[in-house]
Amino acid sequence: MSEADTRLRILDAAEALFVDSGFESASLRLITAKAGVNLAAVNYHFGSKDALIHEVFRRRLSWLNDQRLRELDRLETEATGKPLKPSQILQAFFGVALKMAADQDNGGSGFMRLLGRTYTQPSEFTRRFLAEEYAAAVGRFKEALFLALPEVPREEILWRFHFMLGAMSYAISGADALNIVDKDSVDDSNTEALYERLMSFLLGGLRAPLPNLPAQAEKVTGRKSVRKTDRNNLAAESVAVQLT
Amino acid sequence: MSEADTRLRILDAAEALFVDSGFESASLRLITAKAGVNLAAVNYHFGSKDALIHEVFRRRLSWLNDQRLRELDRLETEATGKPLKPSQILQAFFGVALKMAADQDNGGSGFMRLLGRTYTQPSEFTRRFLAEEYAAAVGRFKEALFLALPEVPREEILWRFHFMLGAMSYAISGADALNIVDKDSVDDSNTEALYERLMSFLLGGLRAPLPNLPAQAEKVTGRKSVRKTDRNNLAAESVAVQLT
DNA sequence: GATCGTTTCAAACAAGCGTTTGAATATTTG
DNA sequence: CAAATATTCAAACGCTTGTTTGAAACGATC
Repeated sequence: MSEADTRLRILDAAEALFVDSGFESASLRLITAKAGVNLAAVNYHFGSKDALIHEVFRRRLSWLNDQRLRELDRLETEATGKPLKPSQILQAFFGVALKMAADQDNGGSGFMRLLGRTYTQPSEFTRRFLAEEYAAAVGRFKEALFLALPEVPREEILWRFHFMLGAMSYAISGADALNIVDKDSVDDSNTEALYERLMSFLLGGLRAPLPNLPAQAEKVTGRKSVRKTDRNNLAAESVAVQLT
Repeated sequence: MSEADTRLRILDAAEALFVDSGFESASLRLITAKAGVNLAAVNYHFGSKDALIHEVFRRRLSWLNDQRLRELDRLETEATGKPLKPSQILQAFFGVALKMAADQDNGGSGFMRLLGRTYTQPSEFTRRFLAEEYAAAVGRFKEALFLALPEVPREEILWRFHFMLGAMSYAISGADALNIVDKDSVDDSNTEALYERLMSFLLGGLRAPLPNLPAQAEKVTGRKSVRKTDRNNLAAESVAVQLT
């Protein structure tokens, strides 16, 4: 068995077991048994279990974020200088992710579920390298959203981005978590429909009227402030108008 | 030390450690050390570690869902037969949760973060009793939403409910997961502002125009079907009108 | 104040964990 | 083909895990 072969078998087995048992329950003995390789192979090829976890994420995340940025590039080139529509930006970021989740050959929904759940995990170790791996792509998308929504406070955009990540995470978790809401009357096998459903929801959330924030929550975001009494309604109006 | 005292100290210590280390990293030795009790006390008072985990959730979840249902009762009494506004339903379900997350004395944000992350965890054991603990409350809220949005397909409502749970989960995770989006330019300490932000987002998502589903995704949901060509736009319009 | 059931405690248990070792194979290189 | 390097393998390492044990300390009841 060639080196590349062993590495791949370990990565695939580890990913699959992480998805349906978690990092800690998936022992190296289980992983290597499923991969059909020797127990010591993990430490030989990856150095440690933590390094293996890291690599499981790296190989998929680099591909995912490459695709996202490629799509964003394409859209921005097409737009020839004009700011993108928010729906286009969401499509590039979340659409690509859902496409990956639907693609069995590229890790399938398993990896995306694993990813969504790892965001909120307490381990400093995993959050650290997720942040690193995401930094570049997220930065580009943040800028695109700022440009597309100049009237919306940047902090508000960041929060809504965060909320959208949560909605996507649960969307991809699918039936697993969904059976809390309803076991039977929901069909989570149709990924095309899921994409449309999630996209409508996300756009609705992103374009929602701005919240009535208590005065204390006002924060300098770099742009000129607006008279307080008018601010919310004005902003809400402008958001509703310029989107789609 | 009385029995009640030991039980409480263990529950509090376990909850705190589960929040910032996860179930598996929080060993019984760490938990009992933090609680200042003997290692064997956990198995004496709870029977096993799994039973302790279960009880950590039960005591807070029963309180949380009681509050939710109490609020829903109050609103329905006030409405005297008329269906509630979706915003009221969301306020009862998510508002109460965020209030609990802000209340340091009742477990604080820690427990809610733990709860949100446990939804998507792979362990059959945790998802099982979460579903049981939630079944009653979620059932009532589902019915309320069906009544409030008679024009929206029930399956769509269930999905959006699911998406909203994800957004709330990430909202409560707060800075922990948020630093993936942005470390500094966001203030997650103001829970009042967070409530307003999340509520706007959720309502926007819930009232979003219905998605254009591929024909195959059509599913019998018990209500009379509408002519396909008109369905989406019609429903979207009616949703936008009747909400707030 | 002795007796009884309850609760604490230190110690040990078997099992599983990630990792290391050194010899035995493959595979590549000269 | 031979030497050198890369990879596999079975076995063991030290450590941590959840759980059990039986004696000690406690608190209520008669």
